[in-house]
Amino acid sequence: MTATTALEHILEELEQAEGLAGLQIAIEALRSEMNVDHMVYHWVDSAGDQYGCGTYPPEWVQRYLDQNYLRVDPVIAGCYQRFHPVDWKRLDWSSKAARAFQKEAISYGVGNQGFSVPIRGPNGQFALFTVSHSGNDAEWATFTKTHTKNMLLISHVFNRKALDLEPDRTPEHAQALSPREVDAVTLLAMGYNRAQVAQSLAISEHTVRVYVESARFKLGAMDTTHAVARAISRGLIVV
Amino acid sequence: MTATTALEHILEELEQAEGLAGLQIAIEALRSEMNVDHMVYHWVDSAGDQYGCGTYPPEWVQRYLDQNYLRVDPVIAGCYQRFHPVDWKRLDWSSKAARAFQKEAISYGVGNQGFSVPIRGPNGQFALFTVSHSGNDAEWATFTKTHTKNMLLISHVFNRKALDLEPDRTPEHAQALSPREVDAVTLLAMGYNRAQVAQSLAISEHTVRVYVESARFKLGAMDTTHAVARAISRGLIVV
DNA sequence: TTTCCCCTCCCCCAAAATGGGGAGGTGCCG
DNA sequence: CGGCACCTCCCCATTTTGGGGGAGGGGAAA
Repeated sequence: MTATTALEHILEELEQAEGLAGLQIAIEALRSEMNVDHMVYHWVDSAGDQYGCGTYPPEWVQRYLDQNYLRVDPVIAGCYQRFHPVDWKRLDWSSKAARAFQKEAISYGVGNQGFSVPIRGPNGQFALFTVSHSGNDAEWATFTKTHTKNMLLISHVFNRKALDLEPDRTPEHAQALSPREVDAVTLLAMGYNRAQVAQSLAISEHTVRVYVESARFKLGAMDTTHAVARAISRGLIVV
Repeated sequence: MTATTALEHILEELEQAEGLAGLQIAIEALRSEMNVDHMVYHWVDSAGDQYGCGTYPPEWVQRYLDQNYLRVDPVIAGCYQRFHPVDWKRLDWSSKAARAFQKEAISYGVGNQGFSVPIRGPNGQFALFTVSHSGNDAEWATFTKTHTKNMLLISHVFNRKALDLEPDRTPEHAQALSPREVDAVTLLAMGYNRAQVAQSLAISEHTVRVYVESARFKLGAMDTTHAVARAISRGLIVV
C-alpha cells in the first residue's frame, strides 16, 4: 500500500505546515496524490464569513462569493443536514437555482462528481473538505469507496491545522452565561414563555426577565430571539 | 501492525452488525482490542433525548440519567465547544458541580482518564464516542497519541451504524421552510424585529408575520424564539 | 384543469415581552 | 474590607407579538 504511505507522509508534512500558504501547498500535494481534479477546504463561520483554500479556479471562487452562492449551493445545504461524508449525487439538485448553480460550476471547471466531508463546530462553524473530479459514475463510485477513510483522516488533520489559522475569537465568545442564565435561555429556546420558565425554575417571572436581559447583554443580542440564536450558535446552551 | 489489522477486522464486523445488540458486541470487541477500561457511545438529540451503548456499569448510566448529568458533565459541555477529539484533562473541571460529578463517576468505575470524539449532526444531534481508562497521565498520553487516528475512524464507522438505528425522524424534520420563510427566520435570528425584517425584505410587516407564523407551524414551535432555536438546531438556517 | 403551496397585502385587538427605574441578599477574590 | 458578579424580588409604561379573520395572483404538480 504505497499510496497510504505517501498520504501519511503528506499528512506529516501538513502537521508542520505554517500559514495559509502551507495549507495551500499541502492541499495541492494531497490533490495530486489522490489523483483528483480538485481538492478544497471551505470554512463558514457563524457570522456568515467564509474562507478557504484549494484548487478551484480563482474566477469561480470570486463568482461564488460575489453571488453569495453559499445560500444556493446544495453541497452546503446538504452537508448542513448530514453527519457524514456525502457524494454530491445524493444531494438535492431538484431546484432550478441548484441546477443553474451546478451548470455554472461545471463551466468554471469544477468537476461533475464530488465528495464532501462536513465538519461542524460549536459556534455555528462549519467546514467542508471536498474532492471534485470529472468522470463517469462508475469511476467515481470506485474512488469514493476506496478513499472514504482517507478523506476522513485528511479532513480531520486539515481542519485542525486550519483552525490554528482562525483568528482567536475567544475574547468575544468567552462571554459565558451564568448557570441561571443558561437555565432561562435554554427553556426559552425550548419554547417556554417567561411565565413557564419562571414556574419551571421556581422563581419569579421578573427574575427570569433579569436573567434574560443579562444574557442578552452578554451575548450582544438585540432581543430574546437573537440571544437564543447566539447562545445556540455558540454552543452555550444545549437545546 | 497487527493491531491495525485486528481493528479493521472488528470494524468490518461492525459494518455487518445489526441492532443495538450488534453495536454492543462491537463496542466490547473494540474496547478489548484497544485495551482500555471503557468504551462508550453516547447520543443526544435535539429534544434532549439520549441513548447510548457501551461498557459503563448500568448503575452509573442510570444515575447519570436520573440526575440529568447531561447538563453538568464537562465532557458534554466541552465537546459542545470543540471540533476535535479532546482529552478529558483539557476540559473545564473548575466548577464545584463538575468536580463532584467527576468524583462520583470515578466511584462508579469510570476511569480517571478519558478521551472523547464529538460528532455533530444537523438537528442539534450530538454524539460522543469515548474511551475511558484508569491510569497515570504518562500512560494516557501515550495511548491518546497512538490511537487518535483509530478513534477517529472508529467513531465515524460506529456513528454511522448507530444512525441506522435512529428512528426515522425525516417526517417531522423534513418540514423544510420556504425561501421567504428562511429569509424571515434568518433575519429574526440575526436580531432584527419584524419591522426591520419587513424593511430588509422590502415586504409588508404583515407578510413577514405570515412567514414567521408559517415557519412556526412547520417547525412545531410555540413562538418565534422557539422557531428560531429549532431552525438553527436543524440546520435550516445559517446564522 | 383542479388543487395545492407560495407570495403578497389588509383589518382589529388581546396578550406577551421589553425597557426604564430601584433594592436587598449571598459569596468570592484581591 | 470593598468591590464584583450572581441571585432574587417589585412597579410602570411602551413596544412587539400572536391570533382571528379575509383576499388575490402565481406556479407547479397531479
